[in-house]
Amino acid sequence: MLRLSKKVDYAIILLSHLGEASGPISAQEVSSHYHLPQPMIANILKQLAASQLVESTRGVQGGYVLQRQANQISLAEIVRVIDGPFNFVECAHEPSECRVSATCPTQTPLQALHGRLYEFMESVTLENLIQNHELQPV
Amino acid sequence: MLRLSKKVDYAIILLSHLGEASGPISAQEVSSHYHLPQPMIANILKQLAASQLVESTRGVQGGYVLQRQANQISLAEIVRVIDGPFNFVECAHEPSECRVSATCPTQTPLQALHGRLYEFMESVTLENLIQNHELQPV
DNA sequence: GAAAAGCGTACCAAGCCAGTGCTATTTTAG
DNA sequence: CTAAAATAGCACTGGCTTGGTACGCTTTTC
Repeated sequence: MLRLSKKVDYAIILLSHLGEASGPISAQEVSSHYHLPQPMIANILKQLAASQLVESTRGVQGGYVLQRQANQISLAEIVRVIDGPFNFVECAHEPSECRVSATCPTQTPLQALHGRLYEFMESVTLENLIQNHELQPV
Repeated sequence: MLRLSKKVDYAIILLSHLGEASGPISAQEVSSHYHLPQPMIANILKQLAASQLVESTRGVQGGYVLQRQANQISLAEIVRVIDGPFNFVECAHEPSECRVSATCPTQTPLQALHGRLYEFMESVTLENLIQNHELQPV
C-alpha cells in the first residue's frame, strides 16, 4: 500500500536518535529505549554501518555514531540503503523489463512522477526529520 | 521498496485508455491491445466499477467508460481504490497502533511527510497522466 | 580472561500480491 | 429463442517479500 517498510521506519528512528546523541550508542541502548526487538535493530545498524551512514566502534563502550552530519543524510539515501533502489514504478529504471513499453501510455508521466518523488525524498534530510522543520507544501 | 503495485500500474493504463476512448471498451479489447493477462485486468475493471470510477455496460457491445471526467480523478483516488488506504507510515492513521508512540522522535515529521505526499498524489489527475503535462518540480 | 559490544551470514514463518478459475447474470444479434 | 459476448462475484493458489530470529566469530576494555 505504498508505505515505508518497517525497517526503514526503524532506521529513521535509529538515525534520529544517533543524530541527537553525543557519544557512541549501542544497539542495546536504542532497543531498550524504544522497546524494539534488539536483534532487529542490531541488524539494521549493521546495514547502516556497511553503507557508510554510521561509524561503529567495537568492544565495551562501543556503539554507533553518525558518519556525516544530519543535514548531509537524505531520506532517499536511507530508503535506498535499507530497502534497495527506490522504484516507484517498475519501469523507472529498466524500461526493457516492461512488457508493454511499446504501447504503454503512461510511461513518460509516471517517470516524471517518479522523478518528483525522488527529488522530494532527496530534499528531506535527517536534520529536517530530527528538528521537525516545517516542510514546504507541495 | 516503495513502489506502486502492479495492479495500480494496470489501473492507470486502463483508465488512461478509457479516458481517450469515446465508446465503451471491453476488458478483452484492453487486454489484447496491451498484451496484458485478461482475467487480471477484468478483475481490476470490476474493482474500478465497484468503486464508481467507471461505469459498466453488460452484454454484447458492452464495456467500460469513465464515470467522471479525467481531470476529476486523482492519482490518490486510483491508488486508494485498488490498494486500499494510502499509509506512507504505519502510524499515519492509527497512532494507537504504534508501539513507540510515546517516545518515537519521528512521528510528527513523518506525518508531515505523509501529508505532503498525499497532497501531491491528490493533485495529479488522470488528465495529467494522459496528456503528459509538465509536472511542476517539487 | 570475562564481559560487552559489533560482524557476517544464514534461516524461517506469516502475509501479501499477482494471477487464475468458475459459475451466474445480462444484453444483443440473428 | 438461443448462442455469444460481456460483466459480476466469488474463492483459490503459488511464490516472493518482509519482519524477525539464531549462531558463531572478532574486537575491545576492565
